[in-house]
Amino acid sequence: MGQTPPSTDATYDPQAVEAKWQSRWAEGHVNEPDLDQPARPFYNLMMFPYPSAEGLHVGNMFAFTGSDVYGRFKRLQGYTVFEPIGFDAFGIHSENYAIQVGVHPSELIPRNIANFRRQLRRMGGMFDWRQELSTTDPAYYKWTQWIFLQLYKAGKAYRKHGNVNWCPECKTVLANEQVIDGYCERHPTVRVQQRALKQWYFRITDYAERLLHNLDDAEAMDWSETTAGAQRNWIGRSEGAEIVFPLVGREDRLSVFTTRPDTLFGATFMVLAPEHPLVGALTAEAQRADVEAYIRATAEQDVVSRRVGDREKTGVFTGGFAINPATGQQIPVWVADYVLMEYGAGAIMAVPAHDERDLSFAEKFGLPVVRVLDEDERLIESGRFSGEPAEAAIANITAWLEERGAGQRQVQYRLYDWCISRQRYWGPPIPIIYCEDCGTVPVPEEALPVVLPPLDEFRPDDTGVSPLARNEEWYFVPCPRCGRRARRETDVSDTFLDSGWYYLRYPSAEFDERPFDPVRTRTWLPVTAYIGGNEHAVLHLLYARFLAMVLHDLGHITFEEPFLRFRAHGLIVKDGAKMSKSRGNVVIPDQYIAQWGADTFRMYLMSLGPFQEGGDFRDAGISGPRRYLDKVWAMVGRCIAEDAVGEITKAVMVKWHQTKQKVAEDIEALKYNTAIAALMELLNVLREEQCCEQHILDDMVVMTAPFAPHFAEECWERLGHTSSVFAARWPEWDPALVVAARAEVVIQVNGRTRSRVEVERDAEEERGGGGGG
RNA sequence: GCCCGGGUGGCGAAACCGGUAGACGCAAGGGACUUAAAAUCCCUUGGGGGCAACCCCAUGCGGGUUCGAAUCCCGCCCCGGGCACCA
Repeated sequence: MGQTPPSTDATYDPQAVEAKWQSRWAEGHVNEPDLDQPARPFYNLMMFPYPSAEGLHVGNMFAFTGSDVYGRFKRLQGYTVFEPIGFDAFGIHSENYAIQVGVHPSELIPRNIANFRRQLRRMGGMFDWRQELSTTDPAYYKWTQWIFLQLYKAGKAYRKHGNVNWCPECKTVLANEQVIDGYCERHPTVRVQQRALKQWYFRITDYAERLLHNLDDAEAMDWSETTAGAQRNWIGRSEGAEIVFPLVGREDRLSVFTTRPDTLFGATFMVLAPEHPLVGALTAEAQRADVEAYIRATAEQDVVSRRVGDREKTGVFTGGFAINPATGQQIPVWVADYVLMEYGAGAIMAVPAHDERDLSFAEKFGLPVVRVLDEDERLIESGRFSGEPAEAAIANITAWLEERGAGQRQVQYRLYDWCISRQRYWGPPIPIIYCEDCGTVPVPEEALPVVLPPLDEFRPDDTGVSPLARNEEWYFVPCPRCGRRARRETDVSDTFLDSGWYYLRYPSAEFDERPFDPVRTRTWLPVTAYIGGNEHAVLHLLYARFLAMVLHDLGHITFEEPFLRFRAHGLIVKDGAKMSKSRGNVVIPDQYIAQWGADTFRMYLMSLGPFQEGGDFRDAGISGPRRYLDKVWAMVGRCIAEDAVGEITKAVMVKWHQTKQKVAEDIEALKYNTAIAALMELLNVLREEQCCEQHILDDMVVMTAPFAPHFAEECWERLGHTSSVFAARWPEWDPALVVAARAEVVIQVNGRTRSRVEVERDAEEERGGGGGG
């Protein structure tokens, strides 16, 4: 340990204190738990950052501090806390920025990571740096590719055509965020088109029901309701029926999905998605030119605009007819882009009387509208079902269809399969080889990693070829099966695949020969507490759950839900607006840390508002937490310098014990703002009562430690302790003392406060308990 | 349109299993110390009335339940976030 003696200075110098303890923590390895034999393992996880060139911003700092406070608190409760950190450094953000500044990402990223590392150390996080990881490290992405292969072998990865945004000017694929109102961000006059490319997908839809069901399993998942709700929404389960319509003059039939089979008698036309496989066959010669023109026009839109609702309906008649199985009537079959191939059957029965979209379509094209429900939701004009309540009719009509082989109950999900292909450079190459003779061949596991080849010119260009294909030495490879010349897959995988399993890697980061060690994994996982932003409520958190489920089913891990507890932190806003570069209200923590110290800044961020709600950043407030630390510092100074430490009055005693309970409960509930307020209240009582007794100060320092760790270490040492404050235990409180001995009784008349009386609490009565308002 | 949050002093916010509205902090005003300033310490601080004891008003709006509502119920308005032509 260091040689610096404890400071006895009258004034608190955060820069000196923080530098001293940061080096002591590093030298003493105090944040490195025994990963093999932990007494009470507690895996405290925070979402690893994308190392941007701007550095850690206040939003990151808020999130990390909140998680760190919790981890430190758990440590003080006696848990062996593992708090790892790493970098999510692959992906389009890094690549776009590298293109913008003209520096290769392989040069840029290590620089950014070094800066993040510096900032993360400076903020005083309890990170176990031994286990640091970066998704761009071949030793990491080797296993990202391995996971791809496991899914491939299990039949959970497949290749199909999918639409991407295509800029005809750049002649390259654009990410959704590069499409601005249907135009290319680099060519504001060029409309982005959709183009179908063969891409790799993961079958997350196979897991829709389990992903949904586990959300209600409180044993496996204790999650913020906002997050669980967002996932339910995203998975989007709907119950309904598949109904099969015969086609006039054809042998095959047309399937649709509907949630309202009770309105079948009101189905007056059908609509197919432009991509529906039956469109060509159904189209009459007279209509062929119109239909083909319409399909072409649809394809020319970008992927983003196609999905924007509320546009005026467009469509075209195919010339074909279907037969409504309920009425026996012939109804026309149309094509329209408001029906999406990706959902349900890619075709609908249109019931314009009872569906707004169908109605606006029917009105535009003069199609019949037949009401089949009356005011009190009973069926009319529906043959033998007329008079039935709609709810009963859903089941009855479905059963009736089923008897005739014309339909059946069906559950649909809105969830799509996960497209993991990215036609980009800065990511892990998808470990697949295409051979003329053997077809699609996975790279053998022992040949991993497929290292991302160095490419000076890494930006997408107008050749229409993926960047990786330009490196021919890499691109052409002997087929692993037959040895003949074959080609590598040139797409890289989605960043969400990198971040989908990083939590599994941390405890095993030093093992080269396996992705996650079975013993380490059993010891530390699933993650005990995970804190992160709700912007990842659906993508990251859903993908991570899905991958864990697959790995569980394949026997690689013993749990299927990776995060026992998840809490979403709030957002830091400034001047009433979310911080963003474009608004110019981004706050960089460094300047504040330089001026006030990391401890003051941490405490300030945590006092802004409830952690799960966020808060409003205003410079003016920072002096409050600093004054608290200055006063505690001074009080510690008085305690060690003087014999007369004041009397522990009844008021002090009660407040002391109340505070121990309240701060513990508030931190557990992530109500850091009120925990800090309670500490300040205790300080105020001690000052009023002129008390600076050592036991009370010891407790106060321990309770302050999660928020201001360096400060607490220094005070702890000044108070005469020789070990780290984090070797201490959270102070116990006496429940009898938590109930105030004196109480003010409020006299109310008609619910209004009329008078207040102070009464002594009787100890006997106390024991008897009970007592009404 | 649907699903989550949220609306309380000059400001950030507390209180929310119904029972003292505004804890804690910031800012502001007054005072002490100082040649002065900063820092620090003490006092005041939702609005209105009263010499005072006290009284009245006040938690987005309108109703309701209750001895009593910021809190519960019904109907709205506004702000933030997510999803959205999902059949």
